[in-house]
Amino acid sequence: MNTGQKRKTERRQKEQLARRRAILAAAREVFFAKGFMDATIDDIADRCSLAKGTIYLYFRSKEDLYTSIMAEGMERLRREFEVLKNLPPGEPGLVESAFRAYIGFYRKNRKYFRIMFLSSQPDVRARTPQEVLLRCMETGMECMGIVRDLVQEGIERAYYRKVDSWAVANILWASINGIIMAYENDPIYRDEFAGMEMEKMLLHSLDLVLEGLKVKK
Amino acid sequence: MNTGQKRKTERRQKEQLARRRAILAAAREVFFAKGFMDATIDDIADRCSLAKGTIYLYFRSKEDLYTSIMAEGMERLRREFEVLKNLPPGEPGLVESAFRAYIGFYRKNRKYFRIMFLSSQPDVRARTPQEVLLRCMETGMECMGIVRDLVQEGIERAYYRKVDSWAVANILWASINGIIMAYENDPIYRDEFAGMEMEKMLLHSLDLVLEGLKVKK
DNA sequence: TCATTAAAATGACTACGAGTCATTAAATGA
DNA sequence: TCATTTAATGACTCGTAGTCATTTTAATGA
Repeated sequence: MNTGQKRKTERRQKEQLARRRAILAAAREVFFAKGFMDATIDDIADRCSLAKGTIYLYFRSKEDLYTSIMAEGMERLRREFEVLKNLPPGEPGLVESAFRAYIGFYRKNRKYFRIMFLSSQPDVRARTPQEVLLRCMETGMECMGIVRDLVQEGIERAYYRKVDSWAVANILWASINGIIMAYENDPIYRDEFAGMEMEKMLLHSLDLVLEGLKVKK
Repeated sequence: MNTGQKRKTERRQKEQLARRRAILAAAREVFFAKGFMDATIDDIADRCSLAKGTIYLYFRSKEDLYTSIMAEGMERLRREFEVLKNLPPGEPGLVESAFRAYIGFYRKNRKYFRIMFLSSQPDVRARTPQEVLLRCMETGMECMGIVRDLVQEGIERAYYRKVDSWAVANILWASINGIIMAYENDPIYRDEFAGMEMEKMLLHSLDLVLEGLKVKK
């Protein structure tokens, strides 16, 4: 009768998972409030009422924690992108929908973006366990796949030119990130520098890409 | 006769400037080799045979040093962009020239890009003197101005649609950075992920933008 | 109920690096 | 030569990431 034993083990695992989540929640709050460099492990430990050593039973390094928050962000994005899979058939603005979904995600999850940009820096990656990085990459790839499918559909319906849909998905992704990064860098002076606010710039960019995709009349 | 005095003072200033440059050279080597987080001020001090304290007579923080290297990179970029001001009149591929100039700059100055991306992170910026950040921004603005002028010229010659040339310059810049950032993040797996190497992706992006800019036939 | 053992949590401790500042050395000038 | 200003030094402080011997808690079973 190891059923009893097994059940105990399961409970343990659940407790561990709950602990892990509590730590992540604390880390999220601290990193959101202070950024990576100014946050300390003690801050995070205090926030979830654990000792510093305990944190290291659940995560390998400060970077592991940080990148795990990024992974969380990617997961949220994927969930947000799920709706794109079930667009009403015949829907015309395929790429536009994806673009706007990403903007919408940004609006609701601003704080994750700083983390995404910093945690993809080689310095941070070098101290992050492979598995976490892999998880992020895979989630990102799924999101990108959804966008690629939309582009492909647009091509098949002859809305768009015959372009490399995977490349276009990557370019869309990179362009938006590039713009967001530029604005996030210096939110105070950037409007003045660029002469318009971010959303408007993003929509300009959308317009440019759509024009580039459209079949010529 | 304070001519003597003055000359002495001038010599002093020159020596200080030389010292400053020596420190910057050492910092560049160390940061290029180790990245921001793994580099230490002692590394840099050793490299230019000075004591740690001396570094702090010339720079306010590790971040000041780091961002000063970024400023150096921006300066190089601007010099690279100067040629764009004197394109042969009647030259058709205006935006293409700018795009390729930026790619060329990237090829020759890969190492500066990591620094640019990290030193524009809020964490780093917060510890960098305003003046250095301002210098970077101004240099960037000059570069962007050159691109805007090219776009504007293209519009006036009716190569391109009537778009907001400043916005397009910003979008071009952001898109290329976004792509480079994506690849720099994980140069090993990225080719596999994206299915093509960076240069090809950049050229795809150029194609897309040019199509988006062209006047419809 | 209590002893035994295994697992989890703890926080004092180590190692290390950024930044400081009292001290020393060099340059200048009378 | 000596006085004074300026530059350079490196031992020091302080803060934090990560460790590990010790303690606490929980599970097991007699």
